[in-house]
Amino acid sequence: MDIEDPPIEALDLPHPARDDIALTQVLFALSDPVRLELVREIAAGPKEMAACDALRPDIPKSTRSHMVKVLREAGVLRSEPLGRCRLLQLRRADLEARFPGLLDAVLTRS
Amino acid sequence: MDIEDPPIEALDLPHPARDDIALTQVLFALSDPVRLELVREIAAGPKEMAACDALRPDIPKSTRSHMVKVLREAGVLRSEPLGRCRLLQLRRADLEARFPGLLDAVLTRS
DNA sequence: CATATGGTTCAACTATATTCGAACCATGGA
DNA sequence: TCCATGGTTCGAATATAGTTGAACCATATG
Repeated sequence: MDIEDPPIEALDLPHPARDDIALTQVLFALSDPVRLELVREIAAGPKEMAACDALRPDIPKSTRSHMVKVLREAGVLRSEPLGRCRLLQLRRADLEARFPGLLDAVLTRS
Repeated sequence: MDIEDPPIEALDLPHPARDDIALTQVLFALSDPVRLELVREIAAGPKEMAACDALRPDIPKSTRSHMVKVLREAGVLRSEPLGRCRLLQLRRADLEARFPGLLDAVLTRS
């Protein structure tokens, strides 16, 4: 029996460091209604991307992947491999540290 | 909510009513660095548009007019005729009533 | 291994936003 | 009334963003 190589982190997608999160980019990422809805869902708790499929089955996976990319690159979400899935998490602490109160203001439903 | 903005009278340019201010539109309007800078300037106190000319003389007036339009239509600013000028004011009370804490979070420099 | 699953990336297209000169409009003052 | 000033609007070019199928990639499972 060969010893297996450690897992390749091939699908480790880039996330901005906390201090590199830019306000205008965050605002832009949240300025799309569908992306904002996605963020609200994830704010309720970490979600597998596949779970978001069920919520909006009308959106093709390539489109959804692009939406998540915009949010990830803005520093709003973290997207980590989890088995065959991806776990989406809101970067609450980072956003709160960088822009105190912003997330609450945006996520509060009125 | 005790603080009331002065009523919007028959201005020649349309402003959304408080309840019609949409979060995503506000976020979008603020997501441009130059527009955000303009908002920060106006947040310090009402400004004549001409005064903004001095701050960024590189920007043509048609471009600046368009920037103000985006902010006005989003409900971020009020733009009132004042003699031959226009007075730009942040719609603080309306924004605070609609999205509490948002403005503070966005305008706080970090 | 083969295959199904979950997701990314590519490429091409459509759609929306931005830019800015020029024309235009309104006001205040001489 | 004429003119200068401050600003809007138009129009056309450019730039950026969104959408999507198809191809591709990694992993889990049989």
